[in-house]
Amino acid sequence: MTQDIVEQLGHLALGSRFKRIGEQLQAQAQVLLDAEGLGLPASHFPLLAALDRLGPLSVGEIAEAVGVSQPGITRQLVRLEIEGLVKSQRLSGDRRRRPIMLTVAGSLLVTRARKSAWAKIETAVAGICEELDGPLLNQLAALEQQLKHSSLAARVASKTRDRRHARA
Amino acid sequence: MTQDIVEQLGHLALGSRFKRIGEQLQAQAQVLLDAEGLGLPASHFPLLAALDRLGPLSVGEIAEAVGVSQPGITRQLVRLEIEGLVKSQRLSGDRRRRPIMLTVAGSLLVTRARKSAWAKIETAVAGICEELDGPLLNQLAALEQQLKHSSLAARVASKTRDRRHARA
DNA sequence: ATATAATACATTACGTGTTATATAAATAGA
DNA sequence: TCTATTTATATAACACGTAATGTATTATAT
Repeated sequence: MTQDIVEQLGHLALGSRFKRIGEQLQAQAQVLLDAEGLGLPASHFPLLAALDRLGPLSVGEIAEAVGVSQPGITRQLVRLEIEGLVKSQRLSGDRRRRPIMLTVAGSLLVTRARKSAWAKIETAVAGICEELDGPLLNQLAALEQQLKHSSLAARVASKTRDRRHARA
Repeated sequence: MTQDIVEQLGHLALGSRFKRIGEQLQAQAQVLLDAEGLGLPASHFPLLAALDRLGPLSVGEIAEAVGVSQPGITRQLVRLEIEGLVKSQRLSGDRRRRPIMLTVAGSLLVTRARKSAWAKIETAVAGICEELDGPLLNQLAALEQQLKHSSLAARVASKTRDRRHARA
């Protein structure tokens, strides 16, 4: 097996490595979201969570809250509006601003997600992180290894089995 | 200031957060690479480092070593070949494989990068990580804060000043 | 009042990742 | 040997981030 250069490069390629880990995590979270029938990319949920927690926000405020560029948010909003999960009215004082709010469907989706997939993802990821301790690079190595060894979905599944056994 | 939802979501949005941190790190590393006149995106350097360390590799081997999909590597190779940093010959036994190797220019670039920008990036990032300890999320929070507070470039600059002072 | 600057958002163009699939070469089985 | 499968790479289509720029709208200064 060829070696993992990005890992070997250590601090030098830390950016590549973070992106790589992030993509893995998101991809595995996506599996859980899809399984729950939440028909959205994982990347869009922070936006929904922001509106859910903070109430109506302008485009720029969302961008700041989510830590994504404003064009990125605008694009996410196009999709979320098409799916009827958010709406906007441009009628307040400053007509440049476009306040966004969750629709009823959007609120319901957030509630549903929170009870189902979000809880599972949260638990699975927390489970991975639980054991991590010490220097960052070691933690990342352990994290990657765990992700490779058993996916978030697998963790959720085995967790479910555990619970069944416990109940039995 | 609107709050940072991704941070607040904790383990739930860890994927988004890793990607975000990775992008920041890469963007800041890019500044240092550009300053050094290395005319390449930061993301391409792991590929060059792989060839430098491991010698000629096929496309698939590079993909494995770098941890990026094979189509991603093929695209990077197109650019690197155009810039004359790598070359390939398809003449060995198995004519499906396309062994890639550094050109002389490529080797020189790696050497130059290693002595200049890479060393700086390595030092700057290691400097950030030095202080990190404890649970992962705390470390990430500290990491993000540090990145926000002073960029890699700024760290390099102040390091250089330190050295000047030390010499004086 | 009116020209100028700043702000909020949309659009464009681009980089880079992914999956799915096409193609060519090697290998295996009949 | 001829067909089927596997393997290595290329290509296509798409997701999603960015920076740069356009376009209204609002604020400021003369």
